[in-house]
Amino acid sequence: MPQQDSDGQISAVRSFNRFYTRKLGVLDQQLLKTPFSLSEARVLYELANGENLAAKEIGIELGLDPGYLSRIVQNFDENGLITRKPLPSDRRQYQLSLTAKGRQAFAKLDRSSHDDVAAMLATLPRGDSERLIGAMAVIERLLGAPSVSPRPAILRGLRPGDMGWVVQSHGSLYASEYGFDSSFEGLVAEIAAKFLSSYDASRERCWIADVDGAQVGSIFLVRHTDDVAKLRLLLVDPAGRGQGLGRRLVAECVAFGRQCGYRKITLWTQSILVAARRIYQDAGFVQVATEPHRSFGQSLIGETWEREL
Amino acid sequence: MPQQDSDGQISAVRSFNRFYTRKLGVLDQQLLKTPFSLSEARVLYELANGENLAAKEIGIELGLDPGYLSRIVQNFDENGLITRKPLPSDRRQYQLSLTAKGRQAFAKLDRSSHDDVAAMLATLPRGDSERLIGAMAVIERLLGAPSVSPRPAILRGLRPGDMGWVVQSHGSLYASEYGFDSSFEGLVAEIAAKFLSSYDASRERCWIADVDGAQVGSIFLVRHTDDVAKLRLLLVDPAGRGQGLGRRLVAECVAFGRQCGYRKITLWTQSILVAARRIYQDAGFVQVATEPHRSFGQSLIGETWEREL
DNA sequence: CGAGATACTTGCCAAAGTCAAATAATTATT
DNA sequence: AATAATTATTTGACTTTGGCAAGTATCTCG
Repeated sequence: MPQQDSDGQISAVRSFNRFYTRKLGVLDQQLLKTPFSLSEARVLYELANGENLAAKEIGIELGLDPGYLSRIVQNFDENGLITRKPLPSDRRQYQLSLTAKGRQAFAKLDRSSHDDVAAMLATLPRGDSERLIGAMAVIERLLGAPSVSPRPAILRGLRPGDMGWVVQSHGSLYASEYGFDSSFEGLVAEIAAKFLSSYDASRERCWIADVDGAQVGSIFLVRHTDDVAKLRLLLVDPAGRGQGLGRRLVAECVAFGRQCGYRKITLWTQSILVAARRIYQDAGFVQVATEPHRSFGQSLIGETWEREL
Repeated sequence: MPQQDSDGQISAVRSFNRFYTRKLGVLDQQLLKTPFSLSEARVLYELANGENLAAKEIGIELGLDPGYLSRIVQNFDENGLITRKPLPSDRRQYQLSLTAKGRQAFAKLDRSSHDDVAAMLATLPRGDSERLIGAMAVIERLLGAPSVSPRPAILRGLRPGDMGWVVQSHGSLYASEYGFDSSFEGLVAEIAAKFLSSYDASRERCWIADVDGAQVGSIFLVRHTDDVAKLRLLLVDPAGRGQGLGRRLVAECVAFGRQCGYRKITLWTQSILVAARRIYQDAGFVQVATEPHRSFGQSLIGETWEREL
C-alpha cells in the first residue's frame, strides 16, 4: 500500500514534469526572437537581480558549465553589457555588474517575458490565477532549497482550517509514530469541537505556530477550574522540529495562564512522549501522578504534570 | 489595484518558472549519462506511450522541428530501436513503434527518471508529498489543455488524519468561498468526533476520495432513524473538481444506504451551495423544506432534501 | 486533372554546450 | 615558509543540438 501510493505519486510528479517542460518550452520560444540564448538570458537575469556577482556564484546558481559561462560572460563584456571589476580579496574573481546598456537589454527581455506570462494568466477564468499562484508557492516551498536558517515560525491565533489541521496532524502523527488508532483522532476532534463552540476568550486560548502560512505546531490552554488551567494538544510537526518551537508554545501558554490569574497549570501526557515530557520538565512542570491505561489501541502510561504559577 | 495585483501574480509565476527551470535542469542532468538527448528521450517517451504514432503526431505533441525530428527517427531506426511500417492509407507517413530493444532502452531511461523523482520525494517530510502532488495537479488542471485526463480518484474508508482533513477542508473552504466563521468548523469537528467515537460500522460509513494518497473529497452516511439515513459532509476539494467526484460519492452513499435497508436518505444543505444542490438533484433527491437561518456568521437559507430508496 | 497542402527528408550551418587541460590565485599542510 | 592541494576562471578542441530552407513524394479538393 505505501509502495503503490508512492509509485502513483512518482508518476504524478513525472507527468507534471513533462507537462511543465512543455509549458516552459512554449514560453521560452520567444527567446528565439532575441539575441540571447536561454542560458544567456538566465545569466542576464542573475546579473540584473544580484549586486556584484562573481561568475562562480552564477555558475552554482544556474548549474552551468564554467567554460561555457566564462564565454557567455566574455561575450557580454565585449558587447558592453557588463563591467568586470577585479575583486580585491580574491584576484581570480571579478565582480560582474550590468552597464546601462546591459540593464536596457535586460529590461527588454524582462518585459517580453512579463507580457508572455500576463497573456497566459489572462486566459484563466476569474479566481483561477490565485489558485495557480497558491499551488506554485506550495511547490516552491516544498522543493525549494532547505533554507540554511529555517524560516522563523510565528505564533498566532486561530484561522479557519486550523482546528482541522490540529485534528489531522494529531491523528496521522500519533498513528504513524505510536500506532494510535482512530479513537485518538476522535478524542482530539471532540476537544477541538468543544473549544470552538464555547471557549471563553478571556481565559482560554490556542496558538498555532505558522511558517509562511503553513501550520507546524499547536497548543491550547483551557479552563479546568477557576484556579487551574489545563494545557492540551501540544504538537510540533516534523517540519517545524529542532527550533525550540515546543518550548516557545509552552512558554506562551504559561505566560498567558499567569496573566489570566490561574494559580496552577495541569496537563495529561503519556510516558512514551519523551520529547514533550522534556519540554514540560524544562518549563517547570513536575509529574504528580501516573496511571497505566489502555487507550487508542495501545497500552500506555498516563502522567499528570503540574506547575504552580 | 487590479494592475498591481496582476503584476504581483505575474512575477510570482515568473519566479516559479525560473525555479522550476532549475529543478527540471537538475533532473535532466542524468540524461547526460545516457545515449539520448532530452529531445530524443521525449520522443522515446511518446513512442513508448502511444501505439503506432506517426512522426507528425509526435512533432505536434512535443513542438519539435520536423527536420530535427526526422533525423531522430532515422537514428532510432538505424539503431534498431523502432520499426517503420508504411501507413496504407497515406504512404507519406509511417507507423512508428518500438522494437523489443527500443522498449528496453526506454525502460532503462524510465527507471532512472523514476528513481530520480523517488529520491526527490523521499527527502520530503511526511505528508508533504501529498501536498506537492495536489499542487501539481492544480497547476496541470489550470494550465493544461482541457483534455488533460485527471488522475483517477479512488473512494476508500477512513485512515488516520482523514477526519482532521475533513474538518480542515470544510473550515478553510467554506471560509474562503462563503465567508463562514469558525463556528462552522466547530460544527464539523463535532460531527466528526461523534462519528469516530460511536459509529455503527454495519449501517454508517464514510468515504474519502483519494488521489495518489491525497484527500480530495469526503462524504458520510449516518443513521438518522432506523428507516432514515442522513447524508453529511459532502465536499470536493478544488483539486479534485471537474471529474464528477461529487456524483460518485453520492452514488456510493445511496448504494450503501439501500444495501443497509434504509428506506429514505435525508440531507441538509444551503441554497448557496449550487454545485452540491445540482448533484443532489441529479441523484434523485428532492427538496422538501426550506428555512432561512442565521449561522456561521452568514444569513443563509437551509434546505432539506430527501430521496426514497 | 492540376493547384495547393501535407508529411517527411536532406543539406547546410550556427549556436549551444561538453570536456580536458592550462593558468593563476588562494588555502591547507607539514 | 615552502610545498601541496584546492579553487576560479580561461582556453582550445570538439560534439551535439537544433533551426532554416529547399527538396520529394503523396494526398486533397475543386
